[in-house]
Amino acid sequence: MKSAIGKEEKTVFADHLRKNRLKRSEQREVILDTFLRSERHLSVDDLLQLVQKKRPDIGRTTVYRTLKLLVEAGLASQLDTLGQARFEHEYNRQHHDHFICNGCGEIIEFSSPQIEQLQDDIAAGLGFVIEGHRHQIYGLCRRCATRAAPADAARR
Amino acid sequence: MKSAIGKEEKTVFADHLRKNRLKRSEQREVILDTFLRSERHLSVDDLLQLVQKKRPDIGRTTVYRTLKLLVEAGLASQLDTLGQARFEHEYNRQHHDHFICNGCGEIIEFSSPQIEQLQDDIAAGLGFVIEGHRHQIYGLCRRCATRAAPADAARR
DNA sequence: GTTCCTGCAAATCCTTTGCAAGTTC
DNA sequence: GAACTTGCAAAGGATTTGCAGGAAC
Repeated sequence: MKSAIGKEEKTVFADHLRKNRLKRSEQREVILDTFLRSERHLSVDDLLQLVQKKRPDIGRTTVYRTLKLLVEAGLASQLDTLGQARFEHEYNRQHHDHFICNGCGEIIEFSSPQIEQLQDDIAAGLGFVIEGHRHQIYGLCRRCATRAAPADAARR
Repeated sequence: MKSAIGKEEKTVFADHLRKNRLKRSEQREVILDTFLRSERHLSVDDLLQLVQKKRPDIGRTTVYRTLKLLVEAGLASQLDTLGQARFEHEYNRQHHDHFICNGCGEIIEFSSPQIEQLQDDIAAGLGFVIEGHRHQIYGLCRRCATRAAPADAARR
């Protein structure tokens, strides 16, 4: 069970290292494994904490550097929310955007081909060549919205 | 001419100060005037530089603090791009989002009621109460795209 | 053995805050 | 004169970098 997680991703990572003449290390393996097992959207500190449960001697710097490698390898993608970066799984995932709850911090994914299409159309009209985008919708998730006073939810 | 710019906005600002028992100051007036005269989307440093052309003794801290006031007064809105904040006119402007050129840094506004509608629909389906959003599309503006090698523009 | 990694501490960048001196009401 | 502002310097938080020692190839 333990080592069966993310077999394919681990191969991708090994390939990435080989291609760039980089070296494997105990630390990188622990970090990748932890990343793959986790729920999504971890901050660097979230990941650091999880990693340190297994290997308390792994430092924050190494987590930063390894995450950069994961992004380069196409295994992770970086999500710039307010304040700090978060990372989610990228391998074999389709594009999506995010709702972010101001109450509890929960991040909900969504995707809308129609919105993407509209974006593309507008870009085409401007002669703008899209390289990427960031579409984040902030507010209150269902739970936090119902918890808040109804009056609060109504004003905006 | 000089003092005729942004008369209405200046009234709004004065009202905001009064309402909150704050005081007017030479600095605040210069900063507001400079902000109103400028093209949009200035970073704090952009604005600081412009301000210091008139009053070299005005400090960065005051620009930060005054911008915060302008946002509270509904005169400016903050745009969090990668790295640093930018500010644009907000008074009497309708909602819009941004294309941001990775080549020259130009920021192009766009708005799409259809995209907004789709967002609202998706949010409603999730029971998510929208408080705000950030929708930024990165890439190359027409000029930068044509300047870049055609091969570059074609891939991706 | 050479090249790459690691972790610490220090540096960086943007932004905020504490405080003493100066302004506004 | 009480309350608010200002600018400096220092603090803050997130991220990056220099470097000496350690590991991988």
